[in-house]
Amino acid sequence: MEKRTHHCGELRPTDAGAKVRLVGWIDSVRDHGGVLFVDLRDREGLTQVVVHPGERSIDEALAHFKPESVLEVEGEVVLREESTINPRMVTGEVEVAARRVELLNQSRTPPFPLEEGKAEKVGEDLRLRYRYLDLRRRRNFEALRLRHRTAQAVRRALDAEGFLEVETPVLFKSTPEGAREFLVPSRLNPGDCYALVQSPQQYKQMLMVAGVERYFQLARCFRDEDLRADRQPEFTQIDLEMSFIDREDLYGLIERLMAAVWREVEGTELSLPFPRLSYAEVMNRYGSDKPDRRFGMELVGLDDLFAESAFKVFAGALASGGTVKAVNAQGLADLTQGELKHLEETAKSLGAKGLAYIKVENGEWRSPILKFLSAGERAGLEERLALKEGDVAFFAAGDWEGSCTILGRIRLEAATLLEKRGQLHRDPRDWRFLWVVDFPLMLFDAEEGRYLAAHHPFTAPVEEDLELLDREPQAVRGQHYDLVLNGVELGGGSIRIHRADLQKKVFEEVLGLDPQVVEDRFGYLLEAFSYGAPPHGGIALGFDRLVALLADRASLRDVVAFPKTQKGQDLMAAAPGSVTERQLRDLYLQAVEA
RNA sequence: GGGGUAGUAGCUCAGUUGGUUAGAGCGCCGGCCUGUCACGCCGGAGGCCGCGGGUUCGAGUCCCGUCUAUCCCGCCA
Repeated sequence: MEKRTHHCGELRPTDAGAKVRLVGWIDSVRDHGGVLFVDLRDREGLTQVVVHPGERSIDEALAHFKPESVLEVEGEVVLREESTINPRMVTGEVEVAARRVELLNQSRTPPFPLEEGKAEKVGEDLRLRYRYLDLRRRRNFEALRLRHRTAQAVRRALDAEGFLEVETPVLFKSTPEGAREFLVPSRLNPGDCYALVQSPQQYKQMLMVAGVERYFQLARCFRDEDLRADRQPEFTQIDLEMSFIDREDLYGLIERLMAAVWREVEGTELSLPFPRLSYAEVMNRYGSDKPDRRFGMELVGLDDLFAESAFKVFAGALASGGTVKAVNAQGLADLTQGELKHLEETAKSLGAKGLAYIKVENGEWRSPILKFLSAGERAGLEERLALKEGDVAFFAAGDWEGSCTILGRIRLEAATLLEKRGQLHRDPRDWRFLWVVDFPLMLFDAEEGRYLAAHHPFTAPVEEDLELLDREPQAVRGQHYDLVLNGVELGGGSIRIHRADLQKKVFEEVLGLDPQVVEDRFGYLLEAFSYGAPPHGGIALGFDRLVALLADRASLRDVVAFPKTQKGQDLMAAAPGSVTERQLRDLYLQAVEA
């Protein structure tokens, strides 16, 4: 094989007459009996190779070459005749007249078509099994390239801000609370296990104690939880930590980082700073802690309107300390029975007893709950929800968080239905960044009967709430922040606790962890804090999610080179797989019945 | 652990009320074709109807179970 002179997306009319050598894959063969065409493809593009009847040895060979075979072509660049120019190809004004071709490797017939438009419809399991073929497709390769460019932009921007890229161990130890972990048995320490890091949280705090001051890493993280379209068992975070900062410093840094990435990768200027909303406000207005603010349809609070209501479902919810809210899906009164049923089931799956609604059709209100509403209540609803012809409003009544969440989901489902009707559009290139702040530090877990850290136990309380820590832990706000973009939680972080006494108090007194467990799991961390830990804080952003948004792809699998299925399998390599008895014995493990 | 959707030719799909020989397009194989770029034309091969059980004279079709993929709930400090 000789070296190529050009790649397949490169030749232009100004190259006419040049002797060139191309290498690539056969994208398609069009054999006309006399003249024969081959589209040769490499990662940069497509070039048409033409073989004229005079070159009999070549066309006889080529006619039998199969698509996806690897080919080397030598020939001359010629201008195409006016009528044969292909305006849809960037190389469409020229072609390479072959003088010599060499088959570098014959391909079997691919198990699925690789052409755009056909490949998308092929079952994903088949495409994952032959991932190396699916990645040959332009669209998928470009996702990998976009990921690379994003990573480079992140590195450049953070380097310019004075950050050091430091690699931290993947083999860590098991930590109480948090995600389920992948365990790795230790051969040298019989019976003991490593755990793969859920995130480098503790290591990066140690780097702050070590005086690194500004650390970042494109960190691989592992969580043995059930998968979703936006969750892979191994994933990548833009993980960073800074010393001597407050929340404002962090917000500014991340805003500059996002602006740099968008400038380089998207070619757009983001408007800074990003808006900030409290957790309470986004829940009240959008029913989600990661709201999509590309459209309105905000939730409306109705507590005062129904406090004295004769409608027991609403009045009862309020009497027991809950809330009544509604959302007006403007223009959706024409929803079908099936769509309505689907919405009801969505609400029920989130804990609702049902889904009350009011439709406005032909100037009339239609609703199963109409008969329970007083004239005053109807007037109040009409005004607050701005109900007009063609609208449908949905209601939720019950505990505050649950009701907000239910309507938040209804809001998103309604948006999808309106989008189908062409009445609403969520532009994937309409970038609505948002900081969500003022999260509660603790949440009470009714099942376990104790408080759990809302984010993680290293989050520092807001200074002025410190005194509430003993009396009213649920009222303490954490110095935690989430970065949200178009309904996707890009990541979160916090200012950390850096004093050993406060950290110990949170572990033992507030979270109620056993002192021995605290010593075993976090002893080294508390010890480190006693040697002059600087005030510090940081954030971790989901790199895969970031790339998926930039690439406008629905699933993380589309922006990961070799993704895992919902059962955590790599269908191409067939991982995980069984191991031998001998391997288990070396690790002091024994298989038990499943 | 739970709910939804899908599984018929290599791929994408159709398959009526349960009815005897399961179809189409693309791909594949063979032939023809000197300007195509989704080339075209002619011919051909190709099926464990996901798997297991049941109902029935008869099952791709109905019932039960199961497997796989996917979306969601739980879970994801």
